[in-house]
Amino acid sequence: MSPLQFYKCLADDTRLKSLLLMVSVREACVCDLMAALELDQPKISRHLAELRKCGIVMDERRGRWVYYRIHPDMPDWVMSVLWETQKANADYIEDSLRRLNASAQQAPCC
Amino acid sequence: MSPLQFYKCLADDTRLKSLLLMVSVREACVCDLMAALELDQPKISRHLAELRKCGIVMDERRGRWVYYRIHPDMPDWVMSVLWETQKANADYIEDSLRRLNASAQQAPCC
DNA sequence: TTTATATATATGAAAATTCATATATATGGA
DNA sequence: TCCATATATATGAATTTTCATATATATAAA
Repeated sequence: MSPLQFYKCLADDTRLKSLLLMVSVREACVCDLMAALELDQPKISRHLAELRKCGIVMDERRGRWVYYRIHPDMPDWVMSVLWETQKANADYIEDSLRRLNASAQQAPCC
Repeated sequence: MSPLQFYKCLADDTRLKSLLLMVSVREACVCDLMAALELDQPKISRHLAELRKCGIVMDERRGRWVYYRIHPDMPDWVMSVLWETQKANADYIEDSLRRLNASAQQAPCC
């Protein structure tokens, strides 16, 4: 994971918020992220695919839903950067996080 | 300093290397950065101007040279991210840093 | 001490490139 | 077949690069 590739991934609102949300809640499925970020499905999916190709996130299908989380193999400095960013910028994802939690509560998923 | 704006600044090879070099050596003038990164003058100048507009760096003219450094008013999380990145990715700027030091040693400047 | 020239840096404008979005379509599991 | 997700393609928008030129300081000759 080169620092340049990593920061290119963070340099987009959708990807950055998705990552910080995953840092906050550990994992999220595509439909919850759609609700959280109020974006259409292909847009979310495309950005998650990019993060996946870079190795920053991993996905796991459970039934018809696909869950994404920060890839556990990320080096310490990457985890540290994500964590620091999330801690210091709670307001940046505040609204999204609220919607994410609301969406995730609804059984069975979306 | 919004996290998105910050990471957009880091998402370019020239800007990221320039910033990590400043973290490493505290300050550098434009001509030393040209030598370090082996890039032409307008290119360096443009990217430094962008960093300056965002408030990440400050400049100081001394005679005919203009020195750039990380702006001291940056919040802790920004400093922390820059520092962690530089510590964990020494190889990414290794060659540039060598050329920067070589250039900076030449009196009076370039 | 003016005038000319050199050096360092900045910026305007056009071209080139990269990136994001929208729309349509495909896939894979229940 | 329906639902959730993924991907392909075209298009528009933003970013980067390049070239030319401008500005600001320094130096040195007249």
